[in-house]
Amino acid sequence: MSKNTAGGTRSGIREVAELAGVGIASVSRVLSGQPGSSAQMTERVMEAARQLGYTPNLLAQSLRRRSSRSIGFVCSDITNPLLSSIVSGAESVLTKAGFSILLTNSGGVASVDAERIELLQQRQVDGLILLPALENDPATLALLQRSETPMVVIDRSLPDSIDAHYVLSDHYTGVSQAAHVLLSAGHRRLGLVVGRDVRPTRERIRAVEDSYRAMALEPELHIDSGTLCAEHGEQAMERLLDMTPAPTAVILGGNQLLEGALRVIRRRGIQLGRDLSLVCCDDVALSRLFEPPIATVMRDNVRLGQRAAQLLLDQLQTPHSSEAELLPTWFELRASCGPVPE
Amino acid sequence: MSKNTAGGTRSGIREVAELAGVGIASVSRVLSGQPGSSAQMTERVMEAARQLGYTPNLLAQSLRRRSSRSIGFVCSDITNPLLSSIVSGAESVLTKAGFSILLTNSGGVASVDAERIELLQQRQVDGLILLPALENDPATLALLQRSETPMVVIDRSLPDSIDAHYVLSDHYTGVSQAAHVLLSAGHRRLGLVVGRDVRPTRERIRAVEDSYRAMALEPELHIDSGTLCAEHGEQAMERLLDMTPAPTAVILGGNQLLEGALRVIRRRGIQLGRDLSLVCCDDVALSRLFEPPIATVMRDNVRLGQRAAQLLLDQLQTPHSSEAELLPTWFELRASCGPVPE
DNA sequence: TTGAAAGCGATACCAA
DNA sequence: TTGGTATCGCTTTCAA
Repeated sequence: MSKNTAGGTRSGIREVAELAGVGIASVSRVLSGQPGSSAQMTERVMEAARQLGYTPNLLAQSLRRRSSRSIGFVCSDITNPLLSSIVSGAESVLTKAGFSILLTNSGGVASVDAERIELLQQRQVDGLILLPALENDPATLALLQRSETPMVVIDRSLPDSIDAHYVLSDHYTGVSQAAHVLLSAGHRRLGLVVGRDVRPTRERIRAVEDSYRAMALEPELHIDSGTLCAEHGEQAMERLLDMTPAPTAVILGGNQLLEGALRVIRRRGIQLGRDLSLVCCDDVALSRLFEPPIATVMRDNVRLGQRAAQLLLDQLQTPHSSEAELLPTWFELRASCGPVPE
Repeated sequence: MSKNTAGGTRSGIREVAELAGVGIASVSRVLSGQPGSSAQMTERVMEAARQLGYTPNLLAQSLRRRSSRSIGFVCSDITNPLLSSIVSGAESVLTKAGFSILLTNSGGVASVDAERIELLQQRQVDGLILLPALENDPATLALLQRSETPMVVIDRSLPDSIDAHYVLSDHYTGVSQAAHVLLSAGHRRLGLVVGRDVRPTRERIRAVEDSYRAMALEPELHIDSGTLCAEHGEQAMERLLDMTPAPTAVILGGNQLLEGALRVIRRRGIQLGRDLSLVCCDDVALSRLFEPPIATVMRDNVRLGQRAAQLLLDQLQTPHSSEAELLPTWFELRASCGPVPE
């Protein structure tokens, strides 16, 4: 309806210059806050810009400056509260620094990761924050290798040939604490449900295995790997509980597994903390209010995103060689863990 | 490390033209898939582009085409699973159509909404999907009024003077169903916890009040309004339970309230479904596995985002005047609702 | 201090 | 069918 009433076509820098009766370059200088303009010039330009309701075209600005002040964020599924917290942390830091976020979901499909990264690069993002589905997808690796876009990779470890910075969670410590508590309580047969072969998965497995060794015990560990969704949690839990003898304690290596696992537990009338001990990695809403509360390997997801963003900003300002930052995880013991049954 | 080894500076369309020994315009034509190029020309250009590893600069393309094929998404907090589902739904539709998403969190601060919208417009987004914190923030309304960017507003209703499309949830129906169940079970004193004065809040209040009327009952409704976070849920629940007489059933008008409300319920040793009936609007992970399961007013959040994106795409293709789409909500009765105590 | 002019990397008109 | 050229809106020398 109200199409071209007031300003008509969105006014550009030329109109401002004309109205102010000055050169186009001066307008640019004043409006982008560069020094070297008389007070009078500043005044005139500001006034003209205000009158016209002028706002700069950042596309043109970016093209000319060769910097878009935007960064691309590639993750598998923003619906996962873990990821949305990370995005949120990154967004706050980046926005504060004047950057915008281009968000993309890959759906956990490695080939889509590569497509999205390429698209973002075509959009000339100044940097990338990546949480790739896999660590060894050929297409993605090839792309990243010849890429010159600064990037920070979260919770993955890519080949040295790729020039990336890393923000990693110290999954090893948190899971070690959990395993130690379980083994100390007398549990010997443990179940561990994990995702694909990426760093967190490997660290969690290593943590549990080392925990057996640290107590001079022979590992009786059953690893069930899949894709870290509720369905996998459900199926894995059924497989584990159907074993004879079945594990007396299970560690879920991912928040999304919990819902599925709890469905099985509910269905079978299992009482957590008595019939079975359960630990979940990464917090889930309400898991602390559950009866019994679910013991959890915690970490600060928002911080993870903030640090990733900050590392990227640092890298943009003063490029330096690859480095990795390790962020803590810790085990919160809750009543879903108990003694060995019988 | 591996800086300018292979291609050196990212090659542009000129290099491709030169290598192929053709004009720059022809390259553009071939690469953007326009008709009117001989098979031979197509061949030569494609080959040259491949050899150089050429990828187009979408910034330049957007500037010239006056269309960035990107859309801005403004919401309060991506950390809220409701919002992340909406974003996810929108992202999938938009990505499929070749659009990118610029995501921004306003933190629920109305003045920030306006700033973010302006920034996105400067970035020349082709459209906006908005979930503003308030419906009457002067700065935001003024901005939207003079804006010519097509937009879809989710779950808010803005003044007619603003040319927007809407995707709305039919909160009225779901909450009516819930209220009807509670009143039919004999509950008379109801508590309703709501957020700020926006459409969903008004619809929920109206639904409960109408439900009393429909059964020819005198409303004994206690409304506690705040900001839809866990803390508000906690405080509101304490206020409601401290009343004499206290409500025998409470409806929480937002998912984030549940955690806080449950903390109070746990702390006071209240047994849901027996001492108190509880309904939550919008699903929360695990709430169905809770003991007792939490009765919930459901809706399809992903669909909400998908429809918003689709409406925006429709509008971009063939502009038409403001319209609104209403998406269903429905009540799922679960054991957190029971008879009136005593 | 100011402004004219040359790009940034693409598209699109128009003449050949 | 092809290619030269003006242009998108801005930044940035460079000379005045």
